[in-house]
Amino acid sequence: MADFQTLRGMVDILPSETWQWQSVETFARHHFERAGINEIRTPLLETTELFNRGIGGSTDVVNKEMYSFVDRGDRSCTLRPEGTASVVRSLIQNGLISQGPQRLWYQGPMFRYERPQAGRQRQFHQLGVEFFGLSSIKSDAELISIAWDLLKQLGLKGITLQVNTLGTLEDRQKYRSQLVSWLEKYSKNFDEHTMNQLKNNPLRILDSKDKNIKKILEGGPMLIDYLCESSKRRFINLQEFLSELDIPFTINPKLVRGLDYYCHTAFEITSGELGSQSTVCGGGRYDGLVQQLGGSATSSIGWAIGMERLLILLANKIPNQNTPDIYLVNKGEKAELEALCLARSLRLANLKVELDNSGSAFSKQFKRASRSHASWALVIGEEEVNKGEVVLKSLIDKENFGSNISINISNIKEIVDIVTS
RNA sequence: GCGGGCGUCGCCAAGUGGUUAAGGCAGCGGCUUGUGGCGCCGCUAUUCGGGGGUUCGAAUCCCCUCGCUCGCCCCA
Repeated sequence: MADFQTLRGMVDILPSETWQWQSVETFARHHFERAGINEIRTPLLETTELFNRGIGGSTDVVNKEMYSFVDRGDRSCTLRPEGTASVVRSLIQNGLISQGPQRLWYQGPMFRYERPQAGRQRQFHQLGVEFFGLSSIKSDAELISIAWDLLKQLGLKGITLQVNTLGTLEDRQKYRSQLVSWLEKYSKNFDEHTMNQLKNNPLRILDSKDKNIKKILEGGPMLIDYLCESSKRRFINLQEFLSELDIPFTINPKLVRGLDYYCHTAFEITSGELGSQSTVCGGGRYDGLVQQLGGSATSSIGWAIGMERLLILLANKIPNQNTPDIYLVNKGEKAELEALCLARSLRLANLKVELDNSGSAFSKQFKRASRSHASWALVIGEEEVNKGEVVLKSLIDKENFGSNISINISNIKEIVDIVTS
């Protein structure tokens, strides 16, 4: 048993998995570049009040999931539980809001003090996109298409886009009172949790997994019937645009966001392969947030992808390209020194070279060369040093184990030519 | 925060109260003082997540604790 281990819910990303992360990150970066979306990096630590106000005091995230502490200057600090609040804070602080529309992406660790389970950790990673200053519903469609195409092009199968509208704040207030009076008729059978939701955040009850509540809701009022004309129009347009983009979607009238500043578009991309945490990407419009955090009223939409969930879905679908071109087999005092220099020269010539520093028997080194999945073994021992050459041997050509190519030791170019041809 | 399952070597895993804790994979060494994916031989857990207790005796029983996992809540 090791003396130390990671804190609960904190996970090491090991060398055998980092290449998958890098592969997704690189792909995403290019994807965003093509869409004119620029990266923003904000601190992991912010004042607690930012999240209290930005996420909302009635949410679980704020009430029981934040990693908060008081620093040496008596400030209450919190490790960010999500990315949006920090991005908005930065936009306001740096005066970017007044510089016209902003298309931004971010990536990095988030922290929530929750009980870990499949697809959920206390430190997890999100990849997110936010658009500011774009009020047209076309932007909602564009934003969704960027998420959808990213996931599809990464090779995800079996994902579903669900969309809904929350209308305006006024739409929702009208609906909310109707929903509450409908639910109150049945509330004598509600448990404590549902009662609290009814009081604080009744729309959340819509996506309850409880069978009885689902049944009660079947006959209940629907938000879509309480939308004003322009809200309805927006939602219909969104559907038209998505169809025009050939992005399949289903309407899920029970898809809600619990926070007050959300409005109009809400969407999720889900997969059946994630256990009970089925959402791999979630987002929507939150036109009220910038103002709520002290900026001027600004249209805002965004989404976030859970990297761990994405990687679960991607498992084994990304080929590992991090195999060496050359495995450098070497033995003998002079030869080992030559090998060290040779490895460096070949690396400077852009080849991936794995240098065997074990000094063990050639048979052992060849065994390792084989397992490294290198295409070539480059051999240098006493004989070669004396002749001033090295021996290049294909590890892929299994039939001709013995076929060796001798090359002058200083002829790096010939080695590179053979290996890259 | 609530409920279920689990925790023996880097990984998989046998063992369910009694002398030295199987086996497989990986690793290392050798057969082969210099040529790979096979084979054979050898080495690799004073110790069973941690602590305490019961017992003549515990990996095996009890308590506590840490962690993992599945579900609820919630969310990416």
